[in-house]
Amino acid sequence: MNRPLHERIRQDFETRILAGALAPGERLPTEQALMAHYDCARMTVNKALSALATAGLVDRRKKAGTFVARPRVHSMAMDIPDLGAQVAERGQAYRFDLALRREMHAATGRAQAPMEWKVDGSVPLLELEGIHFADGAPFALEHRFVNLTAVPEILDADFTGSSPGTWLLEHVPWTEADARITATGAGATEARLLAVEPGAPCLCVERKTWRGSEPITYVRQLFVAGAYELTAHFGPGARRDT
Amino acid sequence: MNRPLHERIRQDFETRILAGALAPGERLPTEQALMAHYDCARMTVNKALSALATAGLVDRRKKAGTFVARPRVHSMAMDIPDLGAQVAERGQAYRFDLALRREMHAATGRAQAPMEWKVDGSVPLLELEGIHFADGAPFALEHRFVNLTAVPEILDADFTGSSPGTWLLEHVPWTEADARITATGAGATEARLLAVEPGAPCLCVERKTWRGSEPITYVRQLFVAGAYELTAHFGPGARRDT
DNA sequence: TCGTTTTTAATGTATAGACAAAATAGCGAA
DNA sequence: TTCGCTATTTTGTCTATACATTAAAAACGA
Repeated sequence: MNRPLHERIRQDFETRILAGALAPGERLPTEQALMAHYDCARMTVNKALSALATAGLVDRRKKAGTFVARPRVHSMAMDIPDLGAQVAERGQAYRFDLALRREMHAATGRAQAPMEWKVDGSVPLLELEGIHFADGAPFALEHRFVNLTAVPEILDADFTGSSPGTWLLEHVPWTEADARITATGAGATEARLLAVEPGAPCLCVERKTWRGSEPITYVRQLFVAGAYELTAHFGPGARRDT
Repeated sequence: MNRPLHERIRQDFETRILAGALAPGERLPTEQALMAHYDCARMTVNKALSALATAGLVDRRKKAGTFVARPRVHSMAMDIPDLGAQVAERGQAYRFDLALRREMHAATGRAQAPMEWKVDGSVPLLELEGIHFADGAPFALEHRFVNLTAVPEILDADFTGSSPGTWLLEHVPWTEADARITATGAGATEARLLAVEPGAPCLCVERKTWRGSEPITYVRQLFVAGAYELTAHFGPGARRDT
């Protein structure tokens, strides 16, 4: 009972909501009623209910009151860990082989189309292509474009062995990102590089990132089926506080 | 300037942190300093900084102060929307065909193994299998187990036309979930049901959900490559509040 | 010098009150 | 009836203050 009071109030209702004792749409007591019930100040009750509101468990409307929120959007936190670190964690040897490194402009080549990236044609880009190896066996293909206006220092980086993703993760924080996950069959060239049959199923992850409104990088990663999986988790572990 | 003050303070620092003006590990001013700077009460500053703390942007330690948090895990919010709603949104006709409906126990059949689900063998389960159609063409296969102890009402539900996922989303809020996303080739039976070649690449989404510590459901969805994609987004748009 | 105790600076929690804002409810007039 | 105004309820924000808690830093003693 030595936990903070606002925390106790919050948890009281969280428990009841999650257990279904309070149905979605149901109204919960007013702050006045609760401050009488818990014998505390309104600010304390307010803090508890506000926390529930920002957590999305309840909706609060002036004059109307506080209501249990409808089941929220089905969204989960997905981890996209650093490939090198993940391979190393499994006790395998990691290597990245750079296959292509080219400075270019967005207007040049076929960069604009596959990216669907809103960069001006005059923006200087660094195009990188390479293969990720685990214990000597290729397991992923990576094709990346980096905005040199935003990240000029990447020209001095060395990618023989470590991947551009690792470098970017450590040097350029992003504030916004879009990802697209699909399954696809390996093309002829891709199959050869990954040492699989053409048409073999692959997991394709495409990701665009921005810092503010400035595009940073676009990457398309192709994983051999079975060699990689994405995991996502949603739950209390993802939003513990205090 | 008519936005609440605590919100303005919060955003001031959020902006500077995300822009990199405040480096990870860097200490930000004390509440005393900030209440002088913004000419307001300490509670107001406290509210702003506490919000940043629960959002994971800063760490707060007593006596030591408030510090910019180290770059957090590379995790993004992934939307796993309701299939029916999503198909309908694209202007296509949605249909779900139930192919199998069986009450069973966890110990029976091959339920335990594929689920890797920690349910006691005596737990009554409802096994469901069906196909999702868009404009008459099959695009996903679904195999699901539902814990009847947790959700007995599902026995009265009717799944001719609408999917179990939709029903569950509306009737049983979950509090915890794990997901696994892989690419795989279609098996013989699966290929026949989905009207594709055996071995054709498919996106496989497996998901387990709990309410509290009680298992609710396990589902494995197999999507024809190209017919479906998962998208994820991370950015300011994903966590707007107030 | 090293380990222990005390101080102190910072956040954490809570109070009581005030005013603002918004949305519902009710009432009155066209 | 319907439109529009007003009153009221409920949450939103903010203040000023108090005391608790914690951990770093300083003081102290062997």
